[in-house]
Amino acid sequence: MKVLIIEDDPLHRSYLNEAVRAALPECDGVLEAENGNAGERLARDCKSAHVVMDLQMSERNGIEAARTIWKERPETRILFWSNYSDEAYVRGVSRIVPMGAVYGYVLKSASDDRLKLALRSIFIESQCVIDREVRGMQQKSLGNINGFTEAEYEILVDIALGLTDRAIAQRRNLSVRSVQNRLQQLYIKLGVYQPLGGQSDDGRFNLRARAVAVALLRKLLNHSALERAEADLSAWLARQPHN
Amino acid sequence: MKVLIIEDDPLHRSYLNEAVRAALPECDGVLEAENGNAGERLARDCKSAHVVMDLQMSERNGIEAARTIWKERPETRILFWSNYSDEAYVRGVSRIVPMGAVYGYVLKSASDDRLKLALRSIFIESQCVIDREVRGMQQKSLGNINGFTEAEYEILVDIALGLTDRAIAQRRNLSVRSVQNRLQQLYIKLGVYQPLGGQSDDGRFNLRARAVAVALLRKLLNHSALERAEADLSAWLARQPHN
DNA sequence: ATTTTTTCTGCGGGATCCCGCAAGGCCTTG
DNA sequence: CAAGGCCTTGCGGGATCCCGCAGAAAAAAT
Repeated sequence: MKVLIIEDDPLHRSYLNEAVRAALPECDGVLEAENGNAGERLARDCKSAHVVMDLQMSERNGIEAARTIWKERPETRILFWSNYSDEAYVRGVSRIVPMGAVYGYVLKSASDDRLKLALRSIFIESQCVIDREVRGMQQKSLGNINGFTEAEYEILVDIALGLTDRAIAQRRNLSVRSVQNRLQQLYIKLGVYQPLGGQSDDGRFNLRARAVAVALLRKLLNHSALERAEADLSAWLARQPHN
Repeated sequence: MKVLIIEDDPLHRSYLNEAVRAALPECDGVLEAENGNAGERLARDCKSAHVVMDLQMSERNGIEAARTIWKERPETRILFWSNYSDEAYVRGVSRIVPMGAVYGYVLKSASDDRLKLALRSIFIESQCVIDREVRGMQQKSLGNINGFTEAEYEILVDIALGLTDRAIAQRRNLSVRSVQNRLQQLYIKLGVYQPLGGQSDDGRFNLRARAVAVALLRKLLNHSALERAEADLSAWLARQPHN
């Protein structure tokens, strides 16, 4: 059994290395990669390795890397070890985990023991381990109590990328009016909506831009989510007849 | 001489502690704080301490903390030790450093020796030390070759917060038209402008939203910059006659 | 199968945005 | 002082956005 560590911070990398060796004495090899690209390559070479990785790395972000790793070998077990439990990350991860895959998500702020326990649970016992806090986010986002549906999230991303209503309609196969409906919906859920008569904030805000702002502030969106979305977008644009 | 370390990651904190002790044997006390708030408090208590801190902490971000520390004691020497050289951070820092203050900015990716050297330079030799890469950003942003003027940056922040033209005009004491001029300027610099006849991207983008998107992607803006801006904004809103 | 609920769609209009055009400052340069 | 820049401002108009209204279509519930 081998373990592949993908983490760009050298300190954290060596800490992880140590933790893995301590928690998994039956492990007979620890590989290290300092960014997503290198990680993918190593994962390709060394089939059958388990993976523990950071989200948010400079070269190629963790979610991208995980996606390609899982695409090539869906039964790979991955433990995500991240600083943040931003909704953007949690949603990003749960969006790409293959059916029935074993994975984990623990925060860097967790204790030593917790990390080691997670390592054993996932790699030995085949059991998913998700930190309480992260779990919380998942509930909130999937069960839609105060959370966002897929449709709403999608349109949020679209306006965050700067698309017009028309472009969104085209991309999502909707009428322009439907797009606007979803936007209204989104504005309401984000608490940005201006109830007609209510002149509390006399048109100070551009709803579209404001929605993006609060989404960012609430960490519903973050840089890496935007990067992924931008990549998808330009792929779609390329595929589009040049109008 | 005492040194105050403000850093939320325990690993990095202890690494820093060690580095400080090694680089500054004449130092007779190292304090630690794990977020901005605690850091400010300690700095208040222990006058005359030098500070080395991370930007980007959960509780209260580094720039905020540095600002209040410097406000209370402008001659404090601060070494910023950060993962990123985002323009948003660099600009944020250089915006708050007091006249003639001694400070430094080194990346976490720098070598051991570089860090120790920086510690000695700043705290002993009273000399500013700024990493090459960070320097690069400074040049690019201050000298306006491919960089943004204060006015442009300001308006970028304003639209990122979701303000309308009118609100911006009000806030910055300009006419609406001037605001729009600056916006045009911004769109051009961000490479988002649509040259009239050019129907390459047939109105796919909402310029205002798109500008924010590319600013984020280019790390001209980031979460903490937005947070600061949002705080300023709501302060301003409170101060505003309720129209 | 029928009712209920949700979503999609077109229409219309007011507000906002985007921006060319042109006139008036200020500030530098010759 | 005049000439040329740069920034500001008003005007005007076309494009876009925001959204109430109401009927059609689809999905969910009964």
